[in-house]
Amino acid sequence: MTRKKTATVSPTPAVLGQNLLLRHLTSPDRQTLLETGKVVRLELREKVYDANTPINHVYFPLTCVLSVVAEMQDGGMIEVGTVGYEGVSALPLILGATTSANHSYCQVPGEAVMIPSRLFARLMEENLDFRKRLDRYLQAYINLLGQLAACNRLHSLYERCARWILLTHDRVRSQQVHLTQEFLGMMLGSRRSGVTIAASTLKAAGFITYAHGIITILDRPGLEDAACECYSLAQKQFGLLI
Amino acid sequence: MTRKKTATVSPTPAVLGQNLLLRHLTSPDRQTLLETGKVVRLELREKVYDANTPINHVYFPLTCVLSVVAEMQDGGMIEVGTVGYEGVSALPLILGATTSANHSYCQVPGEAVMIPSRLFARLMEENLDFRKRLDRYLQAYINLLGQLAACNRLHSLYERCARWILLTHDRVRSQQVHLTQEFLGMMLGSRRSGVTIAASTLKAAGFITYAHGIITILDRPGLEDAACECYSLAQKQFGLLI
DNA sequence: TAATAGCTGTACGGTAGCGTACCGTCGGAC
DNA sequence: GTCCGACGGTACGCTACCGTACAGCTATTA
Repeated sequence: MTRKKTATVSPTPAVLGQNLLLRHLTSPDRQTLLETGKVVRLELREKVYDANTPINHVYFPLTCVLSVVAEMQDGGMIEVGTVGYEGVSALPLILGATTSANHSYCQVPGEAVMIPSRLFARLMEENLDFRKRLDRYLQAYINLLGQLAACNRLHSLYERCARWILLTHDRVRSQQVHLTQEFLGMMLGSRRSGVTIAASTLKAAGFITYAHGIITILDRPGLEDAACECYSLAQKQFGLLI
Repeated sequence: MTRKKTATVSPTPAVLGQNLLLRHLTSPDRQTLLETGKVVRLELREKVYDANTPINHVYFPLTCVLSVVAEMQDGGMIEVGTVGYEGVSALPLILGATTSANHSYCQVPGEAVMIPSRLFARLMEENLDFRKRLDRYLQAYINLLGQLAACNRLHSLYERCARWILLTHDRVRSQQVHLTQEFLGMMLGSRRSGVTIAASTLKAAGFITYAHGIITILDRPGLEDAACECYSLAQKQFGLLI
C-alpha cells in the first residue's frame, strides 16, 4: 500500500528483453517504447487497476508478479489469474474493453514497464505481430483460467499450495519469495490455518522452508510432484509463448 | 451419442435472428450465411469438438446448449463454460487458435447453425462489426470463467446447482430441461449423491420438481434466491451482449 | 533493550461433501 | 404384462477443510 516514489526511468533494450511480449517488438514501435515507456517499481499490494474502473496504464512485468482478483459480494477475495514477465496487466484491453470485472494488484514486488493505455491500443492496432502475440497470450490465459476453475473444485489445498508457489517461483529470479500464509490463503480462497497445515507438510517433506513471510524453495522437483497437474499444464501454456 | 441424421436445411432470416451473434449480421455476409450455413440438430452428448484436435466446424446455437468441459489426467471431467444462443461454439478460433484445450459437447439437445471454420475466419477478418461482437462475447465469456473459478472454490453445491439450472433454463424455451443428476454432478464436479441432496432440498422448497431425467422449474424467483451471486452476474454479462 | 506488530503453529468442534453401496421406482422395450 | 435398465433416494463412515481462538516466535521499531 505504501508506495515509494522513485525517479521514473526509461527502459533500455536489455530491459525490454525481460518481457516476452516486448522482447519481439521491432522498430519503430520498439523505439517508441524506449522513449515513452517508463520502468517503474511496483510494491507489494500496490494497485494495478480496480474493477469496473477505466484502466489508464498498462504494465509489462519484468521482475514483479501481478494478481487478478475477484471480489465477491460478501467481500471475500480470490485470485483468478496471475501475470508475470510473460504477459501484460491489461488483458481486457486486448478485446477492446476499457475496464475489468476484477481487481489487480502486485503480488510480488518488482519492476515493470508502464505505458499509457492509449499507446497500448495504438500498438495493437498498428502492429500485427504484436497483436498476434497478444492474442496467443490471451488464449493461454484463458486456457489457464479454465484449468483454474477445474483445479479449484477438484484439487486439494495441499496440491494447490504447491502449484501456486511453483508458478510464482517461475516468475521470480530468486529462490526466495516474499509471501505470508495469510496472503496465500486469500489467493487460494482458503483459511490461513489450512494453508499453514499444507505449508507445514511441504516443509516437513523438505521441499520448502518458511519463515516470517519469506518462503524458500529447497527441492523444486519434489514440489512439482506435490503440485497438481495444473502446474505442468501452465508451464506448457507459457512455453508456447516464447 | 446416437445421432439421427436429418436432412440439412438452410437457415431463414428468422432463424438467424435466434442467435445473438448472427442476428446483427448484415448483407452480404448475411446472405452468405443464409446460403452456406446449415441448420443442424445436435443430440444430447453429441460431440462439438475434442481437445487439441483441429476444429473444422463452428456452431451458433439456436435452441441447443453446449458445454465446454475440462478433462483431468485421472479422467475426471468438469464443466468450465457453456454456450447458448448468445454465442458461438468456437471460442478459441476468435483468437486465431485452431484447437481448444477442452472438449465441447451438447448439453441440451436442439438446433444450431453450422458453418465451416474457414468461413468463420473469413467473416471475422472482413466484417469489423462481427469481429467486435465476437470480442465482446469472448470478454463476457472470460469474465464468467473467472467468476466460475471463484464460485467453484467459494460456493456450496446447493448454490451451484441452482445457478446451473437457472443458466440452462435461460437458454431453453421450455420450463423443462432434460437433465440427469448424474450428468449435473459431472458438470459441477461433484458426486451424484451430493447433487441428489441439493436437488431434493430445492424440490422440498418447491422451486423445482425432478423425475427421471427431467427437471421442471416451478418457482424461478425462489430458485434465484437459492443460487449464488454468480448467476445474476452471468445474467448481467449476457445482458451486455444484446 | 524492551515493546510491539506481524507471522506461524496448533487445537478443536463443526460441517460439507466424498466414496461407496444398496435399494426402490419408473419408463421403455419386447 | 413382464423384464430390464436407467434414474433417484438414502445411508454411513470418512476426510478435508472451515471458523475461530489462542499461544509462541521473530523482526522491527521505539
